[in-house]
Amino acid sequence: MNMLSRTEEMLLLAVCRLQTEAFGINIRKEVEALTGKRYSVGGIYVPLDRLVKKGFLSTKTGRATENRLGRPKRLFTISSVGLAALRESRSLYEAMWASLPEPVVKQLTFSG
Amino acid sequence: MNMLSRTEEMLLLAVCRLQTEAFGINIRKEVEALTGKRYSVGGIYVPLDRLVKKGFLSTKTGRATENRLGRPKRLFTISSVGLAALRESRSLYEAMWASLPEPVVKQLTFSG
DNA sequence: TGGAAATACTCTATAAAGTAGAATAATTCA
DNA sequence: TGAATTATTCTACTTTATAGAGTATTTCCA
Repeated sequence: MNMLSRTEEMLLLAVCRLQTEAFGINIRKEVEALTGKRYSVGGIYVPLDRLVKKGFLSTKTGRATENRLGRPKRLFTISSVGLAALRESRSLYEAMWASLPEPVVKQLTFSG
Repeated sequence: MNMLSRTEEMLLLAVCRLQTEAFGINIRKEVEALTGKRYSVGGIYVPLDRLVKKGFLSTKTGRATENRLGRPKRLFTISSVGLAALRESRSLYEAMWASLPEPVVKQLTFSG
């Protein structure tokens, strides 16, 4: 068993969502916009690098037609292994939440 | 922002699910059955105690009408704060997975 | 009554992951 | 060349994850 942590899942999804614009600073911004979770400027690269090391993401320096100031972006893309992990994570999540006892469902559905 | 980790969410849900039978050994078994995740015998208490400390769970020694061998159980119940955290966690999760770009949805829905 | 059997928890050491922020690098343009 | 811009690297510290040995509480029966 090797389930994704929430951080990992969140970052993989952010990379998916950003498509060709998935690089550190953007990912950080996306995560904050979507979930409210903040990373320090450099902090986002620690889990991203870990995902690369585990084979869930690949990365390469973006260059080419970019004509702008500043350091090149390091772009991330999700691998097929990463996609598979996301699928499994999702189904595990469904399992966790499925078939809860009725009184609990009530308490979780309405606020009280 | 202070979102639940996956471990925390998983354990809170296990406690909900087990209702009056939520004690360490059972929780450990439930988590394994449901998600495949294994804890060592004592390992389950580390995150459980943390959840108590954070106010998501409360705990008390079970006794009373139990007529059986062995040490008393330490029963866990979820607090209203814990329930609120679960609700928020769930809605954050939905947000994370919502409105992904169409090509990504395809890749995540079917296996390939 | 004491010890074996059953049941369940506590404690602790180590590895891994999360987090912040200062420092640095790469690029363009005047 | 150096200022402005954009983005990443580095690293130290805190928190969480994880395993496993050891211990505690209870009942039952010789």
